[in-house]
Amino acid sequence: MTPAAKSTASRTQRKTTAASRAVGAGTRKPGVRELSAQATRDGILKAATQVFAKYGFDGGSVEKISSAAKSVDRMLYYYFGNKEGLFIAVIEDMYRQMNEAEAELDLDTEQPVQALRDVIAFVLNYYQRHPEFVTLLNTENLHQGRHIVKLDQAAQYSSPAIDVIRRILHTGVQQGLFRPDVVARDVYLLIVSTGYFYMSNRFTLSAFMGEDLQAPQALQHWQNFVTDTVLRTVSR
Amino acid sequence: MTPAAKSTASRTQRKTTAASRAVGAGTRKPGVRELSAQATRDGILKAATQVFAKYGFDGGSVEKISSAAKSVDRMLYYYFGNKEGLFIAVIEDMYRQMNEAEAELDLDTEQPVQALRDVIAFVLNYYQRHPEFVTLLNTENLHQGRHIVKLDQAAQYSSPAIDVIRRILHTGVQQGLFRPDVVARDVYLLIVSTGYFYMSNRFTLSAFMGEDLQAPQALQHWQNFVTDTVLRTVSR
Amino acid sequence: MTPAAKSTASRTQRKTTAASRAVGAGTRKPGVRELSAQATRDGILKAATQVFAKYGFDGGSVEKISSAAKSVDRMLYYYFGNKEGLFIAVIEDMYRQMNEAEAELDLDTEQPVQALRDVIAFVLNYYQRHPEFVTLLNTENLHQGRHIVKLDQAAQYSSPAIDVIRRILHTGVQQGLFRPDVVARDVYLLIVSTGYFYMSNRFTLSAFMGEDLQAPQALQHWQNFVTDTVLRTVSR
Amino acid sequence: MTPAAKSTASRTQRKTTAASRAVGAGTRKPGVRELSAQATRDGILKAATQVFAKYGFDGGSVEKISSAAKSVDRMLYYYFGNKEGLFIAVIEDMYRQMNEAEAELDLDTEQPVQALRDVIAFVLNYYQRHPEFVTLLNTENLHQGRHIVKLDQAAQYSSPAIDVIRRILHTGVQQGLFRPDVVARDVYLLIVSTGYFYMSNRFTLSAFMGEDLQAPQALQHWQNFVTDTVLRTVSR
DNA sequence: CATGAATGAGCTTTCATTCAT
DNA sequence: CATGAATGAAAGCTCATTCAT
Repeated sequence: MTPAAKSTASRTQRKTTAASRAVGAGTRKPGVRELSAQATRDGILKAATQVFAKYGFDGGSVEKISSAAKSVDRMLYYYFGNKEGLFIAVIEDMYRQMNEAEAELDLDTEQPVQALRDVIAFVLNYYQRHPEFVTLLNTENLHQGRHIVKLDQAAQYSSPAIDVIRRILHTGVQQGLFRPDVVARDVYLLIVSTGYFYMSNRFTLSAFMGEDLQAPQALQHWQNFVTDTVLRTVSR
Repeated sequence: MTPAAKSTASRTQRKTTAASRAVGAGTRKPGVRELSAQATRDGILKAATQVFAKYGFDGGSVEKISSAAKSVDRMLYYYFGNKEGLFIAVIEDMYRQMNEAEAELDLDTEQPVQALRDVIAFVLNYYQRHPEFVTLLNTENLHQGRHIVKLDQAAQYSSPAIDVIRRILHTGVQQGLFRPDVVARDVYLLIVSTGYFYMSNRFTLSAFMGEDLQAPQALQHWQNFVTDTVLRTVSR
Repeated sequence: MTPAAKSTASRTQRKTTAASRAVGAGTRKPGVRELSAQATRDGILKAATQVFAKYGFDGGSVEKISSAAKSVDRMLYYYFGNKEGLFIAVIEDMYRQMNEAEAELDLDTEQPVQALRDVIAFVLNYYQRHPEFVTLLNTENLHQGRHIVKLDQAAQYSSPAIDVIRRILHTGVQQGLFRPDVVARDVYLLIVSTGYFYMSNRFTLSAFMGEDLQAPQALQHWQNFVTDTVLRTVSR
Repeated sequence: MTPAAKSTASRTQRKTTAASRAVGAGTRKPGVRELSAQATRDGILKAATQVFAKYGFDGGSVEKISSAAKSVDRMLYYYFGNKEGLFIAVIEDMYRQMNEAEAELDLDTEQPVQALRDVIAFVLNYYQRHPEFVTLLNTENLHQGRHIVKLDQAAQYSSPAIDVIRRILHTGVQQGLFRPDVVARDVYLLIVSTGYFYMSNRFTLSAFMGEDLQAPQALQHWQNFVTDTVLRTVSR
């Protein structure tokens, strides 16, 4: 018997989430065995994140992952049921991490212009610092979001940034700075688009533009342009 | 001798492009066998485009392609050398097709505002109608642009749209409509970002936003917003 | 120390039988833990019987058995040493059950014809009601009786039916009803053959005969024919 | 592309039978390549028959088969699609062989008693000389006839023996030797039961009876008893 | 020009079993 | 007494590719 629900079952009806499994047995003090077990699981998850990000789902072989985790293939199945279950855990973990990072954003919504600048800087920088986020999402979209829908509480991973932007826009309108007819979701998508695409397509763009779009000044230039554009589109 | 050079070298330094090979023996009148051979080659290329777009490079097996083309594995090697050569041919063909489509864009640069609207509409619609373009580019970027650099005249596939936008902006500035300090490349990237991301990430976005972003009115709303944003950012 | 001897030797020369182990510590009153332990063991044995009967020895995986028993793999090794030890216990249990059933047969050997009818009915019905008996025996014969010879007192499981038939035939001869030159063992094999084969090969027979041999009237017809045949062969 | 229809397709809709594939391209003279290919296929089929008969379907691994055939795993899939397809081909071949053997039976139906003796001798001897037939059928019945129903023309493999027996009984009735109310199918099942069971269960029977049932005189004794029994049950 | 046959390495997954507390 | 963690080997199968005519 394994921590992962039986593989067939795990695909159809997942009773325990990867997250809940990781948490352990509540308040009870964990023994050394459980701690090392947790380390094993975490190591596989971390290795899988890197391997899937680098090679995609199909290209990221189980062997690549287990050896990167300094473990063996068998343990992957012990903890995650199968390759797909591992990928789902990776996606879930990826969203959790980004949500945590967003939660740490300390914004002063009373200063809507500056707050918007901060949000843009955060999003663009997050993608730059987390290229694996971009490739994992591309992989998931290649598979038509097949794994995301299996997340237990998919909705909980919906970006809170959109709510933040909504509040910023609201304050800006009240202060007479912003137009009242701008939808927060559009602004969110605009910001995310520019940050995501710039990172996602950096290789093909570089090949055709003959510039290094990842050079610090190029990145700064792009961020300035995006900030300017966003502010123009929300301002009166 | 086969159409595809057989040496190992053919994989690293490709002397003849897939395109040039496809053209055949110049002015000589082709016989019926060559015509059917051309049809076989085209069928494989078309099938490969669909299969690679749907499954990525690793997920798109040779067998999937040859059976989709109603051909056999062996023919793929006969015409394209190996799987990578076929993928390169697909990428090349994909760029060629988009360039052809762009070339058909009939713009009146004397009307810069309308011309810009037309460019935006073209780009957004092109991605919507060619989802395979998006997934193939994502796949190529996952592989860090490894195949694109093997295209013989990569630069020739650089989007002409950027030049078009440059002319539009220039005219707009002369007419006193646009700001003089906007870089065409930034505007191009802005437009492409919004069109590409919206299509590329449609599955994960839908999962978390609970909306159908591909519904006609949603698409129109997005296009309006993007158009508005672009015009605001270039206008005085 | 575990109930199943842990040494490697336990697999080759088994000193204690599964049955003796199950009995426990003789007359001592068992505690609640031992009762539940007994329940666990019985549950595994029952599950194993079903799984081995359905999938054979090789097809019946440890995991299938433990999950069918709502237990875990480890318990199987705890109580039965290994998979082979469990299979041996299943075979032993199967024979014990059939012997118990035979023992309940209440025959009037003074009425040899009727007694023979009863024996035939019993055998044919037993196989019909215990298809697992048939598939387990087939599995054991596939393995060339490898496990049966490890039963401690294999001979004790020899069918008592053959002795019963011997007595019936003897009485019948004395009453002038039966031929004196019929061997009980032959009659026994004849009855068993017809009952066993009809059940064992029901799937392939049905596929080729286009009849449902398991329909009640078909079963009755077969029993009548067998009874008639046996009586004709033993009668003067 | 392979001779075996694509594996998925082969399981659902089998267009070409294993037999038809083996026949080759009709009247055209086969080249040396095709001859050796046929040899490869036949070798695998023969090895598979032995391995499946000895170890069952689950116990008969692909590696055991390919090495017994002095081939490699891959060729098994090339010719038979998958393990199940190979097993089906084995079953089909097994039936074909038995039907061929039955066809060679030269009976004089004008001598119904002797003809019946000959049929019994044939059936009992066939099982004795072909123990693989017995274990393969047991394996197929363990799997509930799952493979047999996939045979293209399953009905064609229905034993012709039953028709032979029908004719014999008919002649016997006309000659006033046999009872008119005996069903050929019952006689067929009776004969087959006794031959099959005696072979199939030889290991468990020997273990409990303490006799060698496979000794020549034991076999002859059994054949005599069966013959006597059958004749008694059909005679007036 | 075209194609059936063949191949070795790799894939994901499951196997029965033991370790360590 | 009981169990979660771990494991090496082997399973069935698919991979991209080359051979040989």
